[in-house]
Amino acid sequence: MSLRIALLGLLSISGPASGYDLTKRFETSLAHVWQAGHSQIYPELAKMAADELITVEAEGARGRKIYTITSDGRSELHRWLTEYTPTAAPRSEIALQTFLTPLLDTEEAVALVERMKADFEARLQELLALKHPEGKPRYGRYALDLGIRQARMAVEWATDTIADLKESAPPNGDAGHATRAPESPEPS
Amino acid sequence: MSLRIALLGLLSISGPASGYDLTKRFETSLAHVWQAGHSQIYPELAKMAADELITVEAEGARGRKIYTITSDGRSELHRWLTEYTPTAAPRSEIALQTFLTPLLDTEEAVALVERMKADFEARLQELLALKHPEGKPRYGRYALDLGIRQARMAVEWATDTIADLKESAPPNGDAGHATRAPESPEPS
DNA sequence: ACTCTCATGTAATTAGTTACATGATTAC
DNA sequence: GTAATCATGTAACTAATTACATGAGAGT
Repeated sequence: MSLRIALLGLLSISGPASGYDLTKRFETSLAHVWQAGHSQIYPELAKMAADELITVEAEGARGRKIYTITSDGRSELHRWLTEYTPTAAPRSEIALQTFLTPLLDTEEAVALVERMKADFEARLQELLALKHPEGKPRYGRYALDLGIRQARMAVEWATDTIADLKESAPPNGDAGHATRAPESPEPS
Repeated sequence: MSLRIALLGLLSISGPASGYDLTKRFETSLAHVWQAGHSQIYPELAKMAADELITVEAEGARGRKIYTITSDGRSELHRWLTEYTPTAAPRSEIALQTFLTPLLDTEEAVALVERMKADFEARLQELLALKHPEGKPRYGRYALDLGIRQARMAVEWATDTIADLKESAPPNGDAGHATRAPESPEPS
């Protein structure tokens, strides 16, 4: 369903386009929001045309089909935006690694979270670079803002988690600052 | 692959269990990290047993099979945690709605983001309730911490976005505080 | 006897990924 | 002419959802 909505959204925002154009837009503007390759997009466009959410308005060079959103498509899109509440299906590999972190010993756990932190930082820089490329507000700026905040939050989480991991199992037996009881790990 | 890892993780953390037990644990401890129903879990366990990542150690009442993780299973799990870097496949319906928000007029957009905000707040309360149920640290506490920070960040984002939406298209033509130029929307 | 929860599975469908296949146009 | 990019598709496979199906044991 959501692929359909993403395609309708792109056609609504930037006008008629071919499957190829839409594939490119998934790689650029939509890249941080929804992913889809051409092998998924072409068949979906055909189904959407069969359902009359879009039509082939023109055929360009070498069989290039230019799709245009129909009023049925627009109302489907509008209905999804105003009536549908996403259920945020929790399926995140990062969260899963995070969940399972206590299975590793401290050094490994620290290495894992440090790797994550580096990824979050890279992502943050990438998103910051997208901000106002020509100094004007763009479609997707709220999504971009959300992504930036998310990345920043994740970096902070990683920093704090690394500190916590190091603190709860210090590398040497130095008892000079034992003012805080180490949290005991919970065995199975 | 990740379902497999989640199952290995549960078996590693809390010891031998049946498909039914594991399904229950997906509903409780893992609920905010990875989702799977019994119809996905049973066949996967059979495949994992065929691959010798787990074994049937005991059979309980009414055909209940108790699975135990093998050393192959443990090393597979360990390898995934230490070597595999998740690629955070961006596929979020909430981010998609966010991205498409500018297609709505201001009132509708505000209503949408307010609905999101309510959901984020509910989620935050739900997660906060899971914190230290018996006052002691638990498996999954880093994941829980990440989830809580995420929910809090999302609430803040929603608050700021609602304000921004209202500001860039005020409900009445009051020019008394026009010290700030409204951001011009970018047409298709 | 009946109902509820426990407990395990399969079937059908939809969504998504990876690999295969083909041909047109443009730039060198 | 040849290589790169444009452009569109199909096939095979894996992952996930929804629905169907069945039976055992426990409590009333």
